[in-house]
Amino acid sequence: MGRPTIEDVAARAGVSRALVSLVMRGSPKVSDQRRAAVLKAAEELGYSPHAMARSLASRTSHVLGVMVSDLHNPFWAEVVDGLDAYARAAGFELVFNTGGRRPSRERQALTGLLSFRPAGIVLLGPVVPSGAIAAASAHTPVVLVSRSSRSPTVDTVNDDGQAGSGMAVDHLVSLGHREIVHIDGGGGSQAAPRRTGYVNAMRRHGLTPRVVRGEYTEAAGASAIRALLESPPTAVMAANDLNAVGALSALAAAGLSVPADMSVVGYDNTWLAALRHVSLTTIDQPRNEMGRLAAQALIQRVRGERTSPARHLLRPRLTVRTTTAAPR
Amino acid sequence: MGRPTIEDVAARAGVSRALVSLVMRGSPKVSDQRRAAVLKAAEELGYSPHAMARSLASRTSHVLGVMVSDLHNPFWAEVVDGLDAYARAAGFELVFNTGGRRPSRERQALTGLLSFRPAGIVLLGPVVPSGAIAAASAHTPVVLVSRSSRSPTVDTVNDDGQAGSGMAVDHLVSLGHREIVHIDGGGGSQAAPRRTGYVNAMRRHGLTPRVVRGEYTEAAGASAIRALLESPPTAVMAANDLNAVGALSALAAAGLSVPADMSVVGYDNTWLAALRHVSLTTIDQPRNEMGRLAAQALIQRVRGERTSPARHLLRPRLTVRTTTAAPR
DNA sequence: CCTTCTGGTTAGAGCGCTCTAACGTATCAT
DNA sequence: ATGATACGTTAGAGCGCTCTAACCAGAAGG
Repeated sequence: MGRPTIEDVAARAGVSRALVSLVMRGSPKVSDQRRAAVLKAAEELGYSPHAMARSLASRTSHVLGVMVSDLHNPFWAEVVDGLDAYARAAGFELVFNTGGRRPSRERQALTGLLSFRPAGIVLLGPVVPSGAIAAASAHTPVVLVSRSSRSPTVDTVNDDGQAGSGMAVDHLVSLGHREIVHIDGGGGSQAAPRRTGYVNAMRRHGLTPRVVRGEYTEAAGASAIRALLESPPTAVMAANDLNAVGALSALAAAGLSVPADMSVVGYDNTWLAALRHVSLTTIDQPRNEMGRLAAQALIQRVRGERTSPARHLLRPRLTVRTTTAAPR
Repeated sequence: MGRPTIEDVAARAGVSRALVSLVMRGSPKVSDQRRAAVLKAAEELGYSPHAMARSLASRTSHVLGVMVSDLHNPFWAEVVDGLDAYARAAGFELVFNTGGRRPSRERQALTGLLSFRPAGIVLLGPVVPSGAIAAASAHTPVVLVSRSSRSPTVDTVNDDGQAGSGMAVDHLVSLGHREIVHIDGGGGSQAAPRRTGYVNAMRRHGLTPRVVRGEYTEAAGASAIRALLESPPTAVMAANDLNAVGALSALAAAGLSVPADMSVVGYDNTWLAALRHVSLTTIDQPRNEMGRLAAQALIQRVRGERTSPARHLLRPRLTVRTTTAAPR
């Protein structure tokens, strides 16, 4: 153990510490001869620079911290793809963390990330209190995905959840449904706008909204359906795809067929919804694009190219598959 | 911006830097009065210790680096749960990274993690060349999950892939199948033992093995099925659940019904397989347990409690659902 | 011949923290 | 009084690196 340091490399190559530092950072002001010697010594010793010491000394960081609220939800994996591609191209590295959708754990995860003094932080669907986010943003640029903020120091990337829910309701109504229940995302990120959008759309159509408390998980979708079985509606609009898939399972278990007995709409359009055996009608969020925009917003802040808050609101799209049809 | 340092806190509390350090580390040898003053000052300034400076000075780290080969595969999320719980309880923090199942990117991810000088590293299903792993293990304890190693400095946690494949084949044969194709995991981690197990089991039953080259993705499963449609077998054993789900989709698209026209077996038993609309017969790996064992092995090494390599080989279990039945 | 550059190189300070060893100051036995 | 014993506290060095400013050829200009 005991990794080689810059000093070891310098000694072996017969040059100064500073010269090794220049070579490692790819400076042009080093003679080819010395550069070769340094690289050779580094190779032989298996040396790679100590990122912490480096950022400590340089007072800068090329690390972006990312907190993923739920590793189990494929939605985030797809957002991360966009994030990763953009950040990598801009010369930043990503470091992840997870809070498991629990405020206390997310708070820990957040301080964990901050303790690395990253150049900036991305929070993917956080449920942590906004006070903690504001505190973090006082010291480091912060971008929120799937969560809104009023703070001028925080950037946000969201889809228009109200509009998305509206699309789902409009679709169901156009098929002839009048009893449409919303299984909501509880305290989850973006659950509120989706709920509001649902309620507004129902009222607009002169229908009575009916919301069942849920969560962004499969289990919550299933138990919501079980609770509804006494007086089943003709359609449900789930909080997200994961939730909808849980609902589908519970419906199948109860012997109800979809869409004949009940129509189901999801939200997110993850690969899960696209599976032929699920084939879920859902609201598409441009996941890759969201990741990309988040990385972009953060890096702009980091570089000081922008100080006003970015508020990306993306337009969702209805994706019709086979879980929706006219009611019997 | 510009976060407060220990010096700022010390000045504000009217004590020395060292005392603040002691308070932050929860040392008992600090008077209650000073402790209160320091905590108050820290609170007011929004101070939290600089993890990098800390580990630089203390020459220790409480960070474990984790490289996840594929964020899209729910299997890893479930392994991470076990990992996270154990590591957290032992006072370690996890930092993630991903290599997207591509050797070059994984290599970058690995050096990225190493540059933080973590106490140890966990590689979840890596496809990076073993030379790179050996090099890393010269400086830092390394644990491999779903990949084997002969290096005495590397610990491993695996399920018995050969046995698992054997169970799948035995199950299909017992149902009366004789033409069983294996869609393999290509160069993916643990693809080789699963393939070997399949081939051996087929031979044992006096049957002819037939392997289609694949990958641990949905897309690969689908395209393998399309390639098989000319002369379809009565059953396929997929590389993993993701792969099997792709196969199911392609079969449905081709108008073949499962299990009537073809039986399908997956591998992993992720929540995906358990979905009622998928209901995949599969080989269960104890995912949580694997994460737990990986964390345990790593932490034992870190603490110097063990220097001999740990080689956990877990017993998989057949989980029968509805995608397998007797052939027509 | 001396000055002025210029490109390559290096010494030394310092980033935010921990750790060692030493330093009071109060407490207790002698 | 005198030392011994503890407890709480702190100065100072140093972790691995970067950065500034200075340095030292050798080439070019007067």
